[in-house]
Amino acid sequence: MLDPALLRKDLANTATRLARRGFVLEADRIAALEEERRRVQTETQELQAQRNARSKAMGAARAAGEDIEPLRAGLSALGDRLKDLQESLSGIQAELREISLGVPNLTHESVPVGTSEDDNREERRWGEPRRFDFEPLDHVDLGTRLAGVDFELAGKLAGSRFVTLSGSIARLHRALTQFMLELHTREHGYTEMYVPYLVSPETLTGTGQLPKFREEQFHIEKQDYYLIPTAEVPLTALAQDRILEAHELPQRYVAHTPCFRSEAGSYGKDVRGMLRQHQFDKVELVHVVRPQDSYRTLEELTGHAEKVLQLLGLPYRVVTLCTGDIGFGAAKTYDLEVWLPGQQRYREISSCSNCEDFQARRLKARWRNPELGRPELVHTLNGSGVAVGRALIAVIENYQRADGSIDVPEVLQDAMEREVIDRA
RNA sequence: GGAGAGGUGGCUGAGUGGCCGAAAGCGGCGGUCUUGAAAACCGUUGACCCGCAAGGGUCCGGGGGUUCGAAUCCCCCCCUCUCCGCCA
Repeated sequence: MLDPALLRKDLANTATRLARRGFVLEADRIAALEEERRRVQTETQELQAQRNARSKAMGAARAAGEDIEPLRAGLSALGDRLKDLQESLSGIQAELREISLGVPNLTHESVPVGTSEDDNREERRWGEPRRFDFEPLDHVDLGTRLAGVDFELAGKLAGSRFVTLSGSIARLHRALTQFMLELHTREHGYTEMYVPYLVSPETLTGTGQLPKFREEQFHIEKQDYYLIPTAEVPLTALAQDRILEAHELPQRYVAHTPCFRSEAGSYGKDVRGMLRQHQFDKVELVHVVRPQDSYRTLEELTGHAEKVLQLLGLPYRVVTLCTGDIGFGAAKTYDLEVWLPGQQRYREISSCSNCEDFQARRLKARWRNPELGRPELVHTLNGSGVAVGRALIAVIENYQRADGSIDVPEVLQDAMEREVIDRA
């Protein structure tokens, strides 16, 4: 959520900035509601002050044994009027809130302006895409040959966009997860968390998935829970309704969780393989920091995700998402795109975002700034460190050999207890 | 699932209709004392909203009701704890 003051005092400018990311702000509607809100709120508060004063006087009069009936009649009428006003006020406020919850974050000035992923800005590349002296296969063919990846089997259980992994491939998936968790906790200073995979609608609203992206969530009807689309949701919400002391910041969390996405609206996109699934695992990194630290932290966080790919020896590039491609709550996002020989292109494997105070405002996540002498919103950041399923794909495709077997990246060989996977 | 107890400020915990945004203690902050520290003593210490400000308003788990007036009375919901049953 944006600072409400922006919609009150700097509406036109805010609308212009939002237009850059392709969002049309209902400025007229907001201006009208604000004006009415101010009028009704002022009157409400005046009447409340009157009621408080006169009720108090009435208490005193009664104690003094005076006749209070005339006073009572006047106050009763005032109470009725007040009730109407309060109803009207809360209606206006609810509508303003509803609008505000649907407004995306403002982007940082360093974010390139654009309309699609074609306008994203490449920042750097790491590693050379491998040259094959044979025709490389994609992970579907490789996995099927090894009998370790099965979409049909999963289809029988749950339908499309699910997969089963077995034997060495399942183990490779686990080894990747373990490797990432160890790296981030040992080398990068994160605190490992185990968190709920089901969360309340309030939590999902706090991190920005609701109300706008309800269609993309899996919802448990019976109890009004949502399956988390990413561990960003529970990890960031750890700061919900808190006022953290200065010495408690920064907080950095890592968690390995499954992620659930309905992928509504992506029909026909990435239907082959396990690039886009209803369920996938991810190791997620979340920072809660002082506002002045958030952009430095974004670079650090991105570096932590990059380290995973570097140690795995996977070529990748870093792009800054443009205003047309960036996510709802982010002010700035770096995507890490790993090279996939099966597709001969770079594909997203991590997304690292600074949400500034956008989520913090929704979550009421604050800290005690000693310089301000009052609570101030924190900044929150999140990044995949990295998507496990996609890392699995990248390893399989990049480390394939002519005979269809897979070399095990060095950093995983101990965990895998082998150097080559030649069958599941 | 059954029975009971309870949700008040950073924490513990008083408060059963107006004098309560709320006692007291702890913790925090400032000071006195001290070579320094501790102890002791004194003072101070919630969040949010509107407003340039002065000031006003809201908040005692959430929602609704009674009343001139609700932390306090009534109703619904949520959560926590204890015991029993079941169970990974």
